Amino acid sequence: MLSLKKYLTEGLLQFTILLSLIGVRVDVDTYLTSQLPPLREIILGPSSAYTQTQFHNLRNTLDGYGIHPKSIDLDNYFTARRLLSQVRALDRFQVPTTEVNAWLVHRDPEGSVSGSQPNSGLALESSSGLQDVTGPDNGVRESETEQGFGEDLEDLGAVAPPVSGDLTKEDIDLIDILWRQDIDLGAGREVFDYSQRQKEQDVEKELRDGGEQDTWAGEGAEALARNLLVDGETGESFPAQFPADISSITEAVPSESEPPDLQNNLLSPLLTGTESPFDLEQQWQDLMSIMEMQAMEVNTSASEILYNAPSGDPLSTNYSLAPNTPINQNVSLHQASLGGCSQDFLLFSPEVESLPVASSSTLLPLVPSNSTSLNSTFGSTNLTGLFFPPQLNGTANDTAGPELPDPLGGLLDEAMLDEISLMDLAIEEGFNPVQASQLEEEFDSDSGLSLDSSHSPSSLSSSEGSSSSSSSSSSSSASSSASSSFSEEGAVGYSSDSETLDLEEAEGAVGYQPEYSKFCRMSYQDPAQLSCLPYLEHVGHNHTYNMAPSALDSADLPPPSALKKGSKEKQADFLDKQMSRDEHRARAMKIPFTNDKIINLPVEEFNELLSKYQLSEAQLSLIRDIRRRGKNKMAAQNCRKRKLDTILNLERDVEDLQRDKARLLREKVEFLRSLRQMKQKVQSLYQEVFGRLRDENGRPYSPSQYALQYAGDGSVLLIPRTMADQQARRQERKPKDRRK
DNA sequence: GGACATTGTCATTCG
DNA sequence: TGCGAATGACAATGT
Repeated sequence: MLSLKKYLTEGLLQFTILLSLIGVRVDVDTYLTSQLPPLREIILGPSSAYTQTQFHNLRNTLDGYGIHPKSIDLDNYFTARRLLSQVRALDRFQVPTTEVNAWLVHRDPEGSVSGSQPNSGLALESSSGLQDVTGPDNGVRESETEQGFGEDLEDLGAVAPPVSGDLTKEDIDLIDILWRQDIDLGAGREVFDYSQRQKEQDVEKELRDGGEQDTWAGEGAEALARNLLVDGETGESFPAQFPADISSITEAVPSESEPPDLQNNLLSPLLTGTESPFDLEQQWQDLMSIMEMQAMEVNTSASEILYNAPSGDPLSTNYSLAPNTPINQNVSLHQASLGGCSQDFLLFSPEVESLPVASSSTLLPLVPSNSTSLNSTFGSTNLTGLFFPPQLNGTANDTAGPELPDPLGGLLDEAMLDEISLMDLAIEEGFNPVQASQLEEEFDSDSGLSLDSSHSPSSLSSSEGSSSSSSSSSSSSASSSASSSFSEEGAVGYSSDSETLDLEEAEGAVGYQPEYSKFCRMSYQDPAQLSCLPYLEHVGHNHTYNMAPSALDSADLPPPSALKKGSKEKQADFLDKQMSRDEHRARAMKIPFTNDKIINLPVEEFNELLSKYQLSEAQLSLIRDIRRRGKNKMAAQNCRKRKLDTILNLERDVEDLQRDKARLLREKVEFLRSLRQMKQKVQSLYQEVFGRLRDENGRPYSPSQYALQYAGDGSVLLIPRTMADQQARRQERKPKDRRK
């Protein structure tokens, strides 16, 4: 399996490098535009808005434990820094994010610099990318994120490992992890499709002038092809014996089992200058973050995570420590030293993994029977209750212990999970996106009768208002056509007298079309579309009796001269029936102007109009009633439209809120999972750190007499247990006092 | 014929 | 104070 992996990763890297060497830019944009947000995040990293940069972290060195540029004792360095950084990271709540930073390093065999290959290499853009950490004395400039990384490295004078076949193990591991991450995140299958790659490799081989013939591509790929499986979800091909457990991930990181030359190759690119061009810690933490994500992917289900205890191996559990946790320089382990603590401390070595068990005899007293012991040790930040499982307070060395009860289990009861799933179902299945889009379109096409600004009713109201105003201003323009009368005369349609049913007279009478109003209100369709559906014109209600059919049918009406008498009478009867009651009354009272004018004229013009005629009191009263009712009718229509829009908006808001609630619940699950992982991590870290502390005589501290205290300022102190107990009591009192 | 939807109208309030 | 908009309530009408 390892060989397969090696074959594959070497192949990927070499292929990329070869492409870059021949000037073919490996376009990662196809990744980025392939609607694979997680993949995009992998390559680009999350948005810088919420990506913590590590600028302040680049030059951090451990106090009193710096690293010599040429020192190959990286494991000690890593171990010490990892422990401390992780301890400090414990107070940072981190939700696991999909962030993978991968760098491909290559160097021109001749050692030429970037000028020869301006676009060579993978142009990987990373938000947290590889920040230049070398000093100006190295003649190093700030790397630009847009630049190809290989170019950067060359500019940096970074010592890249030999290109072909001699990739550093770190490169291989990075690519391996990245590749696996891509598989998990559903990268395009062509990326992993062996046949696709084989074709590319063939092209590559042709381009290589028949030069060196790598055997990996043939043998290894063939071996791979025999063991390929197809992912059920993504259809991707992946090795059948692909490791699915975390231990496989740990295989990807340096270990002692690797040949020494690989180890050296790992170190060589990192330790060439007086200052490493790559921040070791950042690289390492990136690796850690990658492994976290891998481990997250490995987890099968949330419920399993929430309710099943981890395997117990503190180093193989999914730690969610911030990879960019700033190292506090003023770490002080009072009365303690880390002498030799990391001499033989190799990360991920069996020694470390077995540490909790092997050193259990010395660590057992670390957790006294006193249930408040650990509370006191971390009492200053009140972290114990947060991070330590209850069992830890009462039992000894639960690092490799079996089941840890989840103290937060109450927060994640079955009901909540059921709610999450139900809401997801309701939202993802019950809420048809097509309907949503249609609704959205309706809102967008709405002439506007909603309450909010985006769908303000003012648009339609204003249109109607403007129609009214326009009609008032252009009320004398009696030549407006029936079709345009709607827009010009507004929604109010009180037809004129039946005697004036010709097209010209209809101008004041048409205005309101109940059918259109209905459609407009119900579906907000464009009246032009409605006109395309003539069979719908007379479907629906017509309570108004005020619509002059000429308004609708004027185009279809034959010329008046062509009408026979009988048809005229029929039409008159029909129109008479279509008239509103007010129109009938006005007609009966012989009101000399149209109801439309009565209703829509401004007050001043309306008064002028009244003054022009000698009208009886009954006529004046009727006119005022007509005007009042007409205006109220429009107002009622607007009011109902607004009401309907309000309901629709509320409905949409409810859907949005339900979606947000489901999302928040999912985030809560993630938070709690991260919290649980941190608790487990702090448990193991505490024991690791404490177990490696030595006094002046090189003897370990007694856990019954001393305890580590994690102060609020980030420092870790070794204090006498009595003092820690006192502080823990104070911490316990504070909440009680607050309650009082 | 009853339920329901639509529309018009009245009364009232508010700016 | 008058006007118009807004709105609840009710009635009329159609499906």
